[in-house]
Amino acid sequence: MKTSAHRKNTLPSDPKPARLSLTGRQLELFEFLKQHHREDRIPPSTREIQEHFGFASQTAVIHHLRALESKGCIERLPGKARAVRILNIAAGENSDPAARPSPESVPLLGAIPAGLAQLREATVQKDAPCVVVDFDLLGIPRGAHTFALRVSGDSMIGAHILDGDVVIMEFREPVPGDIVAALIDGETTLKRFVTKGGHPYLKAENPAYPDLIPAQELVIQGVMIALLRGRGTPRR
Amino acid sequence: MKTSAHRKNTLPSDPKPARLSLTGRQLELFEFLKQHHREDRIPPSTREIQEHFGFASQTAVIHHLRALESKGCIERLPGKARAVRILNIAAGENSDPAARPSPESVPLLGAIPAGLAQLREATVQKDAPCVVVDFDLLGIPRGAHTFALRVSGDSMIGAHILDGDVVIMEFREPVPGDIVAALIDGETTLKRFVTKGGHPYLKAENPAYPDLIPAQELVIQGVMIALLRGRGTPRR
DNA sequence: TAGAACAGTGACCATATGAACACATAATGC
DNA sequence: GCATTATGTGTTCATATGGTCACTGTTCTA
Repeated sequence: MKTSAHRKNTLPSDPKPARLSLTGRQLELFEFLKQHHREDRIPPSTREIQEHFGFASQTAVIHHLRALESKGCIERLPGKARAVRILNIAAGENSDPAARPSPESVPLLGAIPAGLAQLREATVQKDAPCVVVDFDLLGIPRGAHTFALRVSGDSMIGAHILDGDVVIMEFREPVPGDIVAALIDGETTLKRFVTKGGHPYLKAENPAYPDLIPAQELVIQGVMIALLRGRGTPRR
Repeated sequence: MKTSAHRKNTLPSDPKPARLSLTGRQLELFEFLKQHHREDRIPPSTREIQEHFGFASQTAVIHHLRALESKGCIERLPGKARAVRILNIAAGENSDPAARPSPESVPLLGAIPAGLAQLREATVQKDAPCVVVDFDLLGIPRGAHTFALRVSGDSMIGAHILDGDVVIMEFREPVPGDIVAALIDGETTLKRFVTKGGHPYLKAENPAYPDLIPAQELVIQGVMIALLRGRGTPRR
């Protein structure tokens, strides 16, 4: 079967979609699926989803389902009827899309202590749970590639980042002053990225913790762009 | 179409089956269906059920499904794929809290400086712009009545609440230690609620600002339960 | 012992359903 | 302004799937 240049997002193992977070339409579709699940209903077929959203074409649904699958929100069984299974239950519960300013879904990769825990971009997995974040409210650019981390420890309290907070990170290179997730000795740590004499190092924002001057090249996994704080630290 | 004497259980409105309790085979099938449901799997098709039980014929499954339906254990949609829905689910069978819906939309009422800006519960309007917040992630109870405020000023920096942050408030009475939005002299201010000698007052968490001891009864508009921090302060 | 109920088999058919492919327009970001 | 991504439409097709019908064997009960 000839593969045209337009052929995209057909399988999860395909190249990653251009953006990791869900678009508005994808989120609507995902919420529709979750509502079915919540109400213990049979998973909808592609034509039932088409009817719900008023699409003239059933293929639009296939396109969106593939996108959701490639972003790790759902799991599908190819060629099987109604074979959509929700993987991420955390995101997008509000049934009224009109009430929402542009929310986006970002994958939550688990909590990391400021100073501990394994993290690699490669570990962004299909079944990672997501949190919903209002990109417009927090000034996050729509195309940003983001992930979430939960802070453990108080090494960054001087930067008003508390134990239990969730930080939203963007995959990009830092500029001095940024709060970054960095990989040191096989572990991820959250610190402020600073330079001295042209050499970068990681500054704790708590006098009780030492600065980290890497022996090897510093690997920056992401730059903090937002923070969420609630009460308690519910685990997913 | 000739209806044989053997014809039974074809529709729920047919005469009731000879026995109301499930036979052994029916019970096995019902447990199979329930296990799929418990494990959040896609409902099985008649042929998948056939394969599981090793039937040579797919019609055996149809027969059993009709029996289960006539005995009130399941609900089916005629002619639809995988359209089996469990009716008898013991309370709490799906005990995974992650299956609960999570983000809610809360009205954003505009930014208030810590110490300035007008706010009344009566002004909470249906068309007020909203932000989307992941309630589960932030540990916010589902029934909470909430609103959002944007902080302006640094009077609460000692509590790690920064200028430009968005705080999520809940309409309820405070306990000492809570961060509250209070109405003083016709204006709303964000402060910590403390008491001394049984008398409440509002404590700034920045030595540069005075504590506020109300001359009249203190009006508490809400208690802070979460915080969102992004970069910049985009306005809606 | 005979009839009813239960539990299947096998052949066949209609349609629900997922998916490929070509194409078009709008939105986004550099 | 252009390339890329997003979001579709429309046509077509293969197969997954539910269901009918005729039939058979076993078990249970009056």
